[in-house]
This record gives sequence, C-alpha cells and structure tokens, in this order.
Amino acid sequence: MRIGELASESGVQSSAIRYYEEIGVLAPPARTPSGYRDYDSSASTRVQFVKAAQQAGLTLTEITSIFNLRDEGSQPCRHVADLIDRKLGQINYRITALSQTRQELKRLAKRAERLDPEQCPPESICQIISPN
Amino acid sequence: MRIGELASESGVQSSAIRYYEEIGVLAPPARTPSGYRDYDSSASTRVQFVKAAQQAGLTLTEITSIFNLRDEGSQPCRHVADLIDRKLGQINYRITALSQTRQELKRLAKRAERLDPEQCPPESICQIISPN
DNA sequence: GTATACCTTCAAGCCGACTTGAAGGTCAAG
DNA sequence: CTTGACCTTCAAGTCGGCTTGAAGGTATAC
Repeated sequence: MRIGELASESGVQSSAIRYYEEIGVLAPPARTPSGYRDYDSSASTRVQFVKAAQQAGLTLTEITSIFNLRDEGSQPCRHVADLIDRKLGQINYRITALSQTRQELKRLAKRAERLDPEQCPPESICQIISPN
Repeated sequence: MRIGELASESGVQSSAIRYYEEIGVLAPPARTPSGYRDYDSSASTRVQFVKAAQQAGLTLTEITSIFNLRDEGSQPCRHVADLIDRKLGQINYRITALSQTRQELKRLAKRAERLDPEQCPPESICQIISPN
C-alpha cells in the first residue's frame, strides 16, 4: 500500500505519515523498486493507534515510547497505565488553570457592564482590565 | 528608569520587555546618551497592564490592539468588552475539549485496571488504548 | 585600573505537530 | 506522447511568547 492510500484510509495526511517516520514514531517501510513507500497492513494499525492515543492526549514522544516497548517484545501495559495517570494529572492541572482564567474573565465581563466609558480616566489604559 | 529596573519592578525579564518593543506592544522608549533605554513611569503602567491582560488570557496581539486604540485617543472599552466575550468563548471551548480528553483518559484508566497483561494479544499494540 | 553588573544588537533556538514549497521522478490513462 | 495524479527529498515556515548566546559597549565602586 502506498502512502496516499494509507493516509486516506487512516484519515491523516501523507505529510504527517512522513513526519511520523522522520521523528521515529513509525519505522521506515519497505520501498517499491521506484522508491515509493510500500506499507503493509500493520502500518494502518499503527497509524490508527497514533490517532487513538492522541485523542487521549498523549504526545507523539509518549506514543513512540509505547511502540518501542512493543517492538522490543515487552508488554507496555504498565507503562501505558502510568502514562495515562500522569496525563490525567496534567489535564487536571490545565483545566484548573483555564477555569481560573475563565473566572477572571467573568469578573472582567461583569465589571465591563457596570463601567461607564465616559468615566474612563485618560491616564489609565483600560479600567475594565486594570483599574489603577 | 533603565530596562532592568522596569523589569524587576514589574516582575518580567528585560528580554521580555525588549521583545514587547520589537513586536509593537510597547513603543520604543527614549534613550540615554549612551544608548540605554530610558523609560518613564507610564511604561511601568503598560507592562503591568500587559501582565493583567495576560492573566485574563489575552494574547500580546490583542493587548496591542487595546494600546493602539488608547494611543489614537479612542476609548477601548467596547473593544475590550468584545475581546473578553470572545476570549470567554474560546476558553469555554478549550475547557470542553480538555474535559472530553479527561473523560477518555478516565475510561482508559478503568480499562487498564480491568485488563490482564497476560491476556494482551501480541498482534495488538496495546489493548488499553486501542482494542482491535 | 579592574571587576562586575548592567546595557546594546542581532540571530537563533525552544515547544509540538505538522504543513508548505520547490524541484524533480513515476505511473496509468487516453 | 502528454496530461495529471501520485510519489520523492530537503528546507523552511507556522503559532506564541519568549529565552539564550555571542560579541561588544557603559557605568560604578574599589
């Protein structure tokens, strides 16, 4: 199977697949006599896996680490479970940070409603954001 | 006031202030005879404002647009209110996306608990993430 | 005089996941 | 035989907000 077929089959772009190969997510495939990449069906499984793992928030580096374990014959289960736990922590942290930013924005939005633009003193930049 | 003083006073690095100037967030300040940047006190207000606006999730481009309005003599109130509303929408969207990712991760974590590594078939990559 | 702490410019690097572009080779259909 | 769709490599660009490095000038205290 050539790269375009693999790409459309897995819903990613050919350039992305070449990129995965470049950074070591995917192993270099066989080549046709004319130099085209020639993938077997396991490649499709791998690209699908990349997509699924990305959905779960894993980075390409983390996904590569899973592939590496598999390819050296180990079972990546424990490693994957660890990755998932760590990722959950990161996501929770980011959600918390975003929620705080949202709180701040809501506070500013309310202040914007109350504030009269005419009362805006020229020496301040914007009373909504930074009353000084 | 020289750049280092402005920096430590406002809690940002000198390099950040130079960067703000470079991309047009801050206007180029006066210079001392020897070529050092020489800031007046309004610079401090501006840097403080940048920090406050960043806290609220605004980008430097958006912050620049507020400064531009102020500098042409307009009152940026309505513009700022619009920015805040738009930003709230973006933040909500991102929180929603992250929450979905978190849901997915929790689902995977539960599956990881149930799954027996011994049952992991060698033809799949990882049953936790992608059962195929 | 010299140490050192500060300042200057310009260029490049960082993070992640790619895309885009240029310049060319290959393959099947008409 | 040509058109067009596909493929190749390599380099560089994208986004945002900076930092880091190199190579040098300046200010102040001792």
